[in-house]
Amino acid sequence: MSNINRSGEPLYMTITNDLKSAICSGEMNPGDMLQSENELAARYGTSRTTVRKSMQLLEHEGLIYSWQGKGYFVAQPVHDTFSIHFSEEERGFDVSYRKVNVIMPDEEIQSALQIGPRQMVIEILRIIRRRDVPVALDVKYIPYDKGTPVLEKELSYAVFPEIAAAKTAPFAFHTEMQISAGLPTERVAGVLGCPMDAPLLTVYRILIDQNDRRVGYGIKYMLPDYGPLCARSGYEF
Amino acid sequence: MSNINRSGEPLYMTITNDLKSAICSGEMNPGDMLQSENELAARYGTSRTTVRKSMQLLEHEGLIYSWQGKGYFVAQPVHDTFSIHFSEEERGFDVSYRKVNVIMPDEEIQSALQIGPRQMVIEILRIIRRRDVPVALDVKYIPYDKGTPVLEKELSYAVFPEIAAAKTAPFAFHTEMQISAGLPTERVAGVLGCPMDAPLLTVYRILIDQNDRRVGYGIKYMLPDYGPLCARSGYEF
DNA sequence: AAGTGGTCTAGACCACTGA
DNA sequence: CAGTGGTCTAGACCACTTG
Repeated sequence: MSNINRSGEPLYMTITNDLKSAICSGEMNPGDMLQSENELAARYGTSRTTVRKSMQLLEHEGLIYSWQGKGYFVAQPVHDTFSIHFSEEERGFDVSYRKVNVIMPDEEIQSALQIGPRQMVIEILRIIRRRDVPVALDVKYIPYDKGTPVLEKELSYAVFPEIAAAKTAPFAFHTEMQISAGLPTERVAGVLGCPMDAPLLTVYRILIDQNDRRVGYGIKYMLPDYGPLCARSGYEF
Repeated sequence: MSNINRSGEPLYMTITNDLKSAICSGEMNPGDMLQSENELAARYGTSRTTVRKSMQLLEHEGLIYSWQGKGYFVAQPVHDTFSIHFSEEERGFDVSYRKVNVIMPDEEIQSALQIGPRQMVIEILRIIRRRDVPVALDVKYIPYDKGTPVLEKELSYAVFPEIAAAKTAPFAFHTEMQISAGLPTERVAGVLGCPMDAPLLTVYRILIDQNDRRVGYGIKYMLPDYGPLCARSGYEF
């Protein structure tokens, strides 16, 4: 017996899509109970295992949930969780490194990186331009360990995930982000060449490793010309 | 034979966690090939099916990927996709409805909802306060169909997902969001009682149904006192 | 007790890869 | 060709829910 049916997809995919259609079309609504695994297996002339594969997929997508001893139910949709892409790549922009300094951290940086005032920090400034006009400023701070020299690698990898990768396992990190609106400091206004009352979209990021150590802190100041951040929620069809 | 081992978890979970540890600890790195399903089945004294269940989990989490005919490989971590919660609930704030109007849409609203100038629109204003001080303003626009009367339901459900739910299937929608920084209009400054040069974090949202129809448009203006938006990326442990 | 989902087995055949 | 992952079967026993 072939595993691929006439529609060119495996049977478990057919079952998945049939159920997905029923849910997305409104034929079934949140809280409704689905057919049992045995009923579906009989309906599609297949084994329980194959039906379960479909159910696992739907459950992982958040369309249904299971309740042992009772059955599967249509889930409540989540419409308040958004995905946002915040790439370092800056496609369509020109990026230049302004400076790389070793500095004493101010209080904001000490607090973000959870370090003392005497722990030195590497500061990396990037200016993002469109048609030679600065539209954003990106500043990153990395604790500077005296023992380990500042590697070229680290500076060329002035992108947090890759700095991280150079030091330890790349899956052992997560990033926390805060987005707010603010006014530029004098220094930022100077670099960006904008007035002091220009509203800036500002993104703060802290890179945290598996042991809850702060290994990087970044701030990105964006002028309106940089464009908005885009996000979306919901389900794919 | 019991399905739960001494550690109180099913075998497939043990396998999953063992592999996850190897990846997150840096013992294995992106691009490395994992043991084959048959090798793992032998190593854990179990069947290929159980091993596959573990692999599916890890693949779904984005830690590994499979290549038919070759094997499983540790994936490149994604550190530029963030999850952001943007709830309507406004926990910790006081919310009051200021007005509900039926209006003629201006050009911005026409463009967002993809409607003509003569299609009427319902406008709903919410003011969000902390300790009696306005910290955010939320405006929503919904196309007003002459045929269907404005239901009380719709006004009390002045939350997009639920308006949607009242009309059709709740899984048939997605939301697109833009986040930017800007200055208030006179009207917004008036309602929020803020100066004209206060930087506002502004979130625009469009609710889109399965047929690509725009069914709602919302704008939320947030003063610095409202607090930042928070997001995170990375893997759970 | 009957029905549900959760875990697991020991096979089968297929499509794909690389030597 | 042998080895890999992809699909699928026809069972088994378990834990849980409901009547």
